Amino acid sequence: MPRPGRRDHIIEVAIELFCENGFHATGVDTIMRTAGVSKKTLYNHFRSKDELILASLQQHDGVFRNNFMRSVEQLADTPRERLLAIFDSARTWFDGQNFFGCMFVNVIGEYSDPTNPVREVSRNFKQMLRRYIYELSRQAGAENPDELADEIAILLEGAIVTAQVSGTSGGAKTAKRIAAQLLDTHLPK
Amino acid sequence: MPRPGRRDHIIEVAIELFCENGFHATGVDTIMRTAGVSKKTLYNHFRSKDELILASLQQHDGVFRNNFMRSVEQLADTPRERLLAIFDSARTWFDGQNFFGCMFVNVIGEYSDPTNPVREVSRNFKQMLRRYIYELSRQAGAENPDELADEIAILLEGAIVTAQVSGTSGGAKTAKRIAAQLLDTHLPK
DNA sequence: ATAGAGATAAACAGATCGGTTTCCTTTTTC
DNA sequence: GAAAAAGGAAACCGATCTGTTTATCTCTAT
Repeated sequence: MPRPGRRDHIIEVAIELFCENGFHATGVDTIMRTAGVSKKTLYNHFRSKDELILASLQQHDGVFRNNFMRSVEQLADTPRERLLAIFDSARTWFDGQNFFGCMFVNVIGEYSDPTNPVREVSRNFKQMLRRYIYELSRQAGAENPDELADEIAILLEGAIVTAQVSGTSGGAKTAKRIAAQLLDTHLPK
Repeated sequence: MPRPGRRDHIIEVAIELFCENGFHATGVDTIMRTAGVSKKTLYNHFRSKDELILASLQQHDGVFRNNFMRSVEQLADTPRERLLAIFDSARTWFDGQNFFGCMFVNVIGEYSDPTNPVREVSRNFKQMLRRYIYELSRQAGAENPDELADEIAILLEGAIVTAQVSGTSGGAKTAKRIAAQLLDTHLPK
């Protein structure tokens, strides 16, 4: 049995490197050296680099999900306010040290084959986010929560990629301003 | 002197390969083989792969700019209608055969170093797009064209990345719906 | 204490990477 | 038509890639 914690540590290191430098550009040697682990150990935990990529994406899915939702829920109490707090959470994410855009968007840019499993993982992640927004919309009393969820989700995506390209987090405020307007039309007064 | 047209052809091929398979994953050998050109010729036109990447981005900037703006201007006549037509043009782009997201976003996902010249090229491209939207907003009589331009730009970014991840173009309609609402508030009745 | 699993460092394999060079042919130019 | 430039095919370079193997060491469980 492998020693506990090692696998998670490798994944943790891999996520950072993949986010910062990309997937093809990050070699197995770099990951193993950064993690302070031998190559045999790495390949004892993961059959291939592709499997490590997949495991990293799935781990990041869970971690990001928890952090983001907890952040939103700490910033606001009502569903309506939380829909807006999404963009405040995003803003602090953008301003953080290790912001390199959305890992799931970045990975898709490197693997365009529709049958590549990373694409399904990325789709699932975005669907999860959208479902979260949908639940908030429903709880907030939106007349058409599906429409509102699609709209907020697009705003969030736009803010993320704008922050990634521009290197500033100003887009979060713009997106929040639009979102506030959308809430006024979708939510009962 | 190099034979005319060769350089452009290499760039054309490189753009397609970079968009479809990414930048690190696309080797010089693949580009040269696909372009039907010898390696010597390729390196006669470009000092390095990095220079070819840069030239490809700059070429794509020009081509995309022309195609996109022409498409928008053919779809609508008034500035206000053109602001909405942006999302119709985007939609046909998404539905096209060779849609792999925005090349300038994809390249940034692979090169995070802020001093890398590809980042400046990408920033410039996005600023150009935003300026175009700003001009339309101003011509349409927006009270605050800067705000409106920022908003439309974020909607466009969100639609692009949503289409890339989901593999569908439905986000374009959602973004257009939001844009229409924004125009109602920013533009005089 | 000892057997066995897990870990390490390192060499190794075969392929591919970006880039250069060589030799020869084709094209342009005067 | 001849000199000069450009292109093509392929060998070649050193480095790096993913992945395997070997030999040695260090835990841990009985």
